[in-house]
Amino acid sequence: MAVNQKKINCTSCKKKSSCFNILRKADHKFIDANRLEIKFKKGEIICKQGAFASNIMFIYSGLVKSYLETENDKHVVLNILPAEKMIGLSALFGNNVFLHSASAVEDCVICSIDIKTFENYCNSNGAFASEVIKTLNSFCTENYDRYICITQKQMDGRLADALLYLTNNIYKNRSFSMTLSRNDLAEMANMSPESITRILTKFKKDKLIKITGKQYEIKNYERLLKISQLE
Amino acid sequence: MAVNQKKINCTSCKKKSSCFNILRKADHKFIDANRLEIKFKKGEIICKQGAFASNIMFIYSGLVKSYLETENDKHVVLNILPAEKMIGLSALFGNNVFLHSASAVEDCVICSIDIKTFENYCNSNGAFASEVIKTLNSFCTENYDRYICITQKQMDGRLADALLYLTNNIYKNRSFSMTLSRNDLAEMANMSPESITRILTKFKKDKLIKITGKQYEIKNYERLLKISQLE
DNA sequence: CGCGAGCTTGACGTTGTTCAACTAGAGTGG
DNA sequence: CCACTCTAGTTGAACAACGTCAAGCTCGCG
Repeated sequence: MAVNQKKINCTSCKKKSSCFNILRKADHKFIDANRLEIKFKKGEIICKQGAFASNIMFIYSGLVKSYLETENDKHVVLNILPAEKMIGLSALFGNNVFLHSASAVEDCVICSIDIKTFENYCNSNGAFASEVIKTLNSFCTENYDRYICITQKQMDGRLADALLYLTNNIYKNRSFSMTLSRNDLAEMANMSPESITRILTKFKKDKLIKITGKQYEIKNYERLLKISQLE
Repeated sequence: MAVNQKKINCTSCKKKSSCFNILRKADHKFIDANRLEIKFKKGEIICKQGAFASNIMFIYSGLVKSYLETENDKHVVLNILPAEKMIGLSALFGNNVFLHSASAVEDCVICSIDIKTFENYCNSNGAFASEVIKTLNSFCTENYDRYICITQKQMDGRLADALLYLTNNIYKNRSFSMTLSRNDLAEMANMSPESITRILTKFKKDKLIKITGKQYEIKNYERLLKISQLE
């Protein structure tokens, strides 16, 4: 699973998270030295809720599902994370335990940074820490949106929401190749996989979307948006 | 509503939030000068979702309901906050807009600190900012718990959860005078007020709790805990 | 003493889950 | 290259969970 040989370089990397942009060249070199580059195959677990959080991770490429594990072994998706997002910030300055799990939805390359190095930068560099706060709060905004979605909307609206989220934030195209399974979608919209099928079928009938195998196309964005707002 | 005359003093205040403990006396004096002390009566709105967030607030005394407002004018309770908790940290370094509303469940005294002063401290003092990160992440843990509660448990479990939360974290006693209405409880457990009544009645019949007017008593903590875990 | 907000209760309809049977497609070994 | 298996997806029927509505009640307050 792990690939020791690094192919990326912090100093020249264009995908840096906002907090890293404010660091100096010397810091980038230091981080580069305290960094691991790991490949994960589709389905593999990247971090495990409850495990000791020894590092903070940055998605260099690929798609990640961040989720909570429940008593009855179900998954509650917190977020689908594309490249350039960070994983594990919520473990900072706690008891250094991951609050959630994350797994690779597509093959991924992950940069893993020692959590103590990260915490040291926060402690010694207020501007760096402020960027971390900013990032945490942007997660918070997304969480609140999902909160409202799940508590207030019913199935049609929740699935419409999920499809729009994927279109706008993940695949960034109204036509895309779906890499999430029915089950992933179900965990995302908080319903059973059977219900996902039923509603997708209805959406197809109503010409809102077109599905050919894994290929999805949003045919009527506006109505989908209305459904997500009203139901 | 506002009381200009300050009765509290930052330097001697024993209720400081963890991030303030690491500041020096000079900083406490500075904050004391950039601080307002405001009284809110039960029911009054302390901060309004979407409004310009010009300050961060600290609950000196009283009980606060932090909640999201939805399109259809319903409230989703994020948290019930007791004294010594902060309100509005999620507005830091964003577009300085409150991500949620908060209202007084009981009469409150609130210390209000200029958000720019607060952000300046974060930027210039990594240790201060790190404490803020720690606080944000402890909110995150609570949010995740509520997330699981609301998505996975059904009504009995959700109400049991709410009652245990109030017992352990708010009133800190198995016997307490309930200051939340049926409606508040309903928003907290994400169900209708009618359902709250029905389940409370069932809990009373089953001798799990005793209710005399506003006075609540947890009679069978262990079983309530089991219900919160299993259902 | 009467009014009104908050609470209680029952009947009913809707939403969404569960279970079971079935289908399609991808991967595997002979 | 074909049969076999295994997983993911689909579909329908039955049922449980929960909200809504309407009517009645209670208690604090003017």
